[in-house]
Amino acid sequence: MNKTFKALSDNTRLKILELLKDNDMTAGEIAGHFDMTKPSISHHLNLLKEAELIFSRRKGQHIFYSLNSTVFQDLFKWIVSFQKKEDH
Amino acid sequence: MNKTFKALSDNTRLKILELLKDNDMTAGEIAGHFDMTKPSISHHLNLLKEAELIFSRRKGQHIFYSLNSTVFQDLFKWIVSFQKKEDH
DNA sequence: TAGACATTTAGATAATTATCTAACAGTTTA
DNA sequence: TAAACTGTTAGATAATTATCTAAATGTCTA
Repeated sequence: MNKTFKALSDNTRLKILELLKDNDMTAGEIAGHFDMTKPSISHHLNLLKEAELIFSRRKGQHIFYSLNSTVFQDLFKWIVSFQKKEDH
Repeated sequence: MNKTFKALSDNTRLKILELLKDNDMTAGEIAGHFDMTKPSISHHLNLLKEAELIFSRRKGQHIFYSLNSTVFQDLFKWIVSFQKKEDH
């Protein structure tokens, strides 16, 4: 869980996730949305990938990135466990 | 949202939240669960408080900390927005 | 009101992380 | 197969963050 939150604890990475919500995108397209060098974006993509929040597939010269919903479900469960419990 | 994730991106702070899930606790009781000085724990409590994940109330010499469920609900909404959408 | 106790604040240091430039690696096409 | 394009890896630097010790603040009780 900690690795997930670490990956989410950066504005650039949150914005990348928002972008991928709409469409899968190539590394270059993603980088185009930021005022930052490609290597920096590549680093952020790698962290998101290690946290299993996204995955990548190569298509020719391009590498496409997509959301990986699996970990979002774990995150979901984690949060539910903090919801107020009713008295019984 | 970023502030929330930053607050959650540390193992000590995650463990503090887990502790508070069961019972409200004083700063000292919380510190007793960690191999770390009280000022360090105090710092973590402050970050959690600024992120509105917990709140505190003084009772005599003691300060009790509790979970603040409000932000957990925002977090919940954020995650739901990443759930896979069905085709339509 | 002095002393003891619980906790926080301040300031310094060490560890981690984000970012950059330069160089490398895979893929396509002329 | 060389050149062009897309993207990553490596290594350095700067910024952020976690942690510590020392000192301060707030509250209770003798």
